[in-house]
Amino acid sequence: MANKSVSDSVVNERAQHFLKALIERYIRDGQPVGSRTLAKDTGLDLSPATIRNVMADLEDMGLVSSPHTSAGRVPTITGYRMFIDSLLTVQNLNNQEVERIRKEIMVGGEESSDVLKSASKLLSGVTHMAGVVTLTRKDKNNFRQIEFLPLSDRRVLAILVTEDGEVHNRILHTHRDFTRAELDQAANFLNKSFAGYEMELVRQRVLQQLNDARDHFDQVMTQALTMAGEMVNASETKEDCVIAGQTNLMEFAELSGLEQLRKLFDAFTEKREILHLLDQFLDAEGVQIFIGEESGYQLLNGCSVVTAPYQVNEEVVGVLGVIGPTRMNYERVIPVVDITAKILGAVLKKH
Amino acid sequence: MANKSVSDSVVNERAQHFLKALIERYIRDGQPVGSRTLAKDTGLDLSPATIRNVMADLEDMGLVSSPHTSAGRVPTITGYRMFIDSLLTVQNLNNQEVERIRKEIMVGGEESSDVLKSASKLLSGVTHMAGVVTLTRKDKNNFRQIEFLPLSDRRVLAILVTEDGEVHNRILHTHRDFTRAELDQAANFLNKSFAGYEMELVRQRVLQQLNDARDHFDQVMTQALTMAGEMVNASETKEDCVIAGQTNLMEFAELSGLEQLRKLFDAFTEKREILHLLDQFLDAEGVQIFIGEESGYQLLNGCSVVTAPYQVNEEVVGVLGVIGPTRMNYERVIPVVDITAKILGAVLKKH
DNA sequence: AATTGGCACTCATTTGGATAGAGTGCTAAC
DNA sequence: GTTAGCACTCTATCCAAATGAGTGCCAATT
Repeated sequence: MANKSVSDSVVNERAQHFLKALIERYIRDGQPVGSRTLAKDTGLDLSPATIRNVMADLEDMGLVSSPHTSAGRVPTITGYRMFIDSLLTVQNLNNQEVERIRKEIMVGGEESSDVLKSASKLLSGVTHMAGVVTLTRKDKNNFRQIEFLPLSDRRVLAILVTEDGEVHNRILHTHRDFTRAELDQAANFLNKSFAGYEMELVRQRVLQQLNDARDHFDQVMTQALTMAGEMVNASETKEDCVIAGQTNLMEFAELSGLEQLRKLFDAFTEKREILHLLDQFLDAEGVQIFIGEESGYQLLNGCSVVTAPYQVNEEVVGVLGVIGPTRMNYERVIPVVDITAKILGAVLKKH
Repeated sequence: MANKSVSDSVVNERAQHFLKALIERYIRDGQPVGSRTLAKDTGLDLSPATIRNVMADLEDMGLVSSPHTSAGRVPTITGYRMFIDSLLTVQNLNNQEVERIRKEIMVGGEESSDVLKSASKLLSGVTHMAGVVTLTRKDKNNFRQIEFLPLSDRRVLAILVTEDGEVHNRILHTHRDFTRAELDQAANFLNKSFAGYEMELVRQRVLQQLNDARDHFDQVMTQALTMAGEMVNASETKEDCVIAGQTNLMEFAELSGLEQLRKLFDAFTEKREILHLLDQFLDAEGVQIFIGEESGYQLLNGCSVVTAPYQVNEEVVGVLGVIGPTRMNYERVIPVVDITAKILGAVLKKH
């Protein structure tokens, strides 16, 4: 028994080597790989027959499977998982490549939204897959200023500016017309009271003041508070997500046919599903990889997602990554995602 | 000779009938239609042989062609053109459908950008193709108000509001820091001077004042004018275009294979090409149809574009339409595009 | 005990030919 | 002018055989 366990682990070590070779090969060619090819591929000088034995073991362990009797083997999900978790050899990018990424990310100005777009395009360009960058509305966002502009017909345009320079605007419907002066007064009041405060705090205060002391203020102030409340709430909901290069996925029509691809595309335009998915990786540290089937979203079957959160001033503000076929070149994609996250963080910090 | 010409035109009348039947059939099934099917399809009681003769004539005229000897006939581009120009019988939508469109377009609020999005989604939904709506920045847009907010580090956030409630914001880099008071002063000046003026006029005036009397104003004013100039220019460039339902095109994989489709998708995300194309139809009146191959853009091969400009207060402000395979159901698509344009115009006017 | 060569077997893919079917063009008859 | 009939041309389909990649297992080898 002890003996068997020892021999097992020995076998496993070599078996893992084969598993690695097999997956690397499969990633390159996309076709089931047989014992003969594998024999040539790996450095060890073994005959196909030996390999077949090992492969049978691997199949028993559920790491590979064969589509049919006389095809080679194909990695299973668990096979991929093991490959990714323990036997991946990531090649680090050389300085030249890092520099190129840095440059690419800077083109198109340093507006934060532009940078995100560049990053997304970059990811899709370099990896030939779909690049995604999300920016979580950081809750530590501070209130800077609010302005109201009267429109016709009892509508007021409210403009809310936060400390990071984001501008939100929204048309509010009021129950009576306000003059410019009234609105200015209201805005002044709000600006004096709340400038510099954290957004969440502002909301709480506004609600509190509304409830506590509805009578202490005149009608204009009440209205102003109501509007401010609406604004603050609304500005919370918006979430940003930039995606580039979906069409790259077309090359991999393997993704179980057109219908599957179509659904994925629809998800891309809807974005929300993707966002929800990526949110899970916000807390994680470093590059995370996950394989479509593991997610429950069966629309990602055949896909993998490689993500990394990026941070500005020690704080995670978003996550970025690529979505592509499970059969993707992880050894290359991983460092790219990793570096891009770091560079993106650095660029945003400078700003 | 005269005889022949008369007989020609007689033949042509009937031939056109056949052409129409053929194209309608081809649009339904997507397959070359032969003489037998056509014989049954058309009301006239003629034998396939007769039809074959007519078809031969049509082929001579370049209106149809056969993919190979023993396939039926398929309409050519010129065939489509004739069909569209002269022998189309558009079915008008019944009131119920019109009402549904009106409702659909109103969901999601009456913000103009929301309405455009709804319209685009609607078009794609009803026609099962890609819906496009563009909004040309109307030059008659009037200046309402400008505000400047100081950011850190010699940057100023400028907010420009136009009479129609559009808000543009932009970060400007200045050569020194300005205080809040200075900026307010500048904004006040600009607002007093230009409120209500047409945008183009504002730009001219700004430039003029800058040149004419650089010395009459203090430095703040000069700076303000410069910034205003930048803003006005910038706000011109932005153009809006909403597209929905590209994935519907996937059903028509006929579009000469995947590569073609992929290019089309890329064009959709780039949007600019599409915009440029649609701009051509701004001046036209009513529903315009044009067939991919006619455009010069060979990326639209196999596609047709059905567009209609829509107008608010007698003035054309944008164009909308659908893009789909040349083999589309024009008799249904045309009235949908037509009505949608009218409704969209009406909805925007109300607002 | 691990490795290997050999062999039978399986199964997907390819190949080639035969066939059916759809459709045309032409000609002669109506 | 219209039609029926016929020969002809393609394409698509089907089937059977050949191909070939690959496995699994067993017996021989190291």
